[in-house]
Amino acid sequence: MAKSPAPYNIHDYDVPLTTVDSVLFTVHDEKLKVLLVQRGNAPFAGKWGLPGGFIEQGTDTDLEMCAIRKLKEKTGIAPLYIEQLLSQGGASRDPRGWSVTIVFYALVAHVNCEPHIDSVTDVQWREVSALSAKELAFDHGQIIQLAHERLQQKALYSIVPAYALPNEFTFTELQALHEVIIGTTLEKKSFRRRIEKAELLIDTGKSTVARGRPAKLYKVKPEGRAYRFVRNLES
Amino acid sequence: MAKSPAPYNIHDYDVPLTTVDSVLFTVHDEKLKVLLVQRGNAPFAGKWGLPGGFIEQGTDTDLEMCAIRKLKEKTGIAPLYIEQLLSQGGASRDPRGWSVTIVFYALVAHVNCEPHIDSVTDVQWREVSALSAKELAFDHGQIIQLAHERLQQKALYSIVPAYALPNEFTFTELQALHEVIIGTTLEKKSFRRRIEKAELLIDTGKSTVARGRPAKLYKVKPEGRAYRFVRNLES
DNA sequence: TTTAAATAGTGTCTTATCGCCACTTATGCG
DNA sequence: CGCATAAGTGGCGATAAGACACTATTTAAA
Repeated sequence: MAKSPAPYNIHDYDVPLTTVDSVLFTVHDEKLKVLLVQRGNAPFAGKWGLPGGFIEQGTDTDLEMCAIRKLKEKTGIAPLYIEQLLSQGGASRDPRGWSVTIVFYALVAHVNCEPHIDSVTDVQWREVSALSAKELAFDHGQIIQLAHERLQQKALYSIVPAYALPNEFTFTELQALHEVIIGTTLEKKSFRRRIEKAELLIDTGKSTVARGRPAKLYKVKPEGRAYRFVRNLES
Repeated sequence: MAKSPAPYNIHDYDVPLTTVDSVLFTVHDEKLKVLLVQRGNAPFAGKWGLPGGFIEQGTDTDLEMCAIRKLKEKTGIAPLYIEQLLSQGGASRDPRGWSVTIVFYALVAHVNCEPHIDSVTDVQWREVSALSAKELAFDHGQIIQLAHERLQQKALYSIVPAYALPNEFTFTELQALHEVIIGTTLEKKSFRRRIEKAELLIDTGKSTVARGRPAKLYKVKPEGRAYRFVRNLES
């Protein structure tokens, strides 16, 4: 603990190297994908890792702002949903020494950031199920798995995954997304029933135009962000 | 990002002041209590705050180990249950500058650490419902509230609160504990039924001796730590 | 020794919501 | 026009929680 009062000097303390990283999910081609960045510098130069980095003390007012700023730099937009996942810290996860990373996970509609990402070569959407921990920097493989598990839970008791869809979407699209996240199929009726009963969506009045019966287009109500069903789907 | 390769020097980076704190809960006299420590040094000298402090890079192998070490120093024992809550960080939460705290929440049986805590004056169990944010250091009031909300959720879909009881306990004691945490009463039959069906407890064969019908004494199975009911109690 | 009070634990009906799956509805396209 | 396709509904059975009265087992007082 600090024995000396002012002047305070942070370099008197043996603080760890602290960074902020994010697991940004989206869905494309019916596959769950995560945003990875190819590292240009040591450690792990050349390997792929989560978007993130050091806090800019003059710019970032808090941890979430820092995570959003990093994601904006890589995708061109702020994610529609972001939530803290966990922090990982230890003596051996970074060859430079004791390090801590505060990890967020976030959701974004693929169409909203496609152009920005297509224009660079060191940022890529990668399919979650095809990742191997070996090609990733630090413990980012493990972190992505933890984020996926958290998102799977969310898909069973909330409609948070809706924030990985465009602003307007159909029930079927939302259900397909939940199914991609959890890796199994869901009952159409059960899925619709609970969302309708909780009144979490706004009917935009519009419909899709395609082969087959047109589907109504919905938007998420603000309450949808925090709503939690008392009962999980599946079991 | 690091531009220079070796030799790496952490002081080249503008890292925040990073600490680890814990919200340690217990139950005593049918009230939910949290462990607070009176601060001896600036900032917030004299105010009460969460047990925690700086990482000891030579001693602590990871964040959880660090949190457990701090709690051991204050209570004399390692908590029976510990889990990461969240990290708080920002430019203005600590007058010394940009700071981050990684917060854990933990459970302990009151009887197991009573003697150690009674012997010192700067560590106290404080009733959660009687705390005001003003008497607490940093943003610790808000953190305690978040930890309480998380524990309330746990009480509705798990038996994690059991780790705030002595090794052996009765159904009624466990239910009373859940009720104290969530602040309402629960249905006796529903509470017992689900725990029995999931087979989360071990019957020790022993019983209490007191006024009224003796109650069977149980222990938590290891599975109880991670088990999650598909449906929440109440609603 | 009986009886009341206290606490533990059960029986069982009602209610809510999910799984299941067949059915109807609405559109495009050949 | 009718078939293929996809959206959306009806309705039954199963599971688990809520409600609450009931039984069971002990201590302590009368």
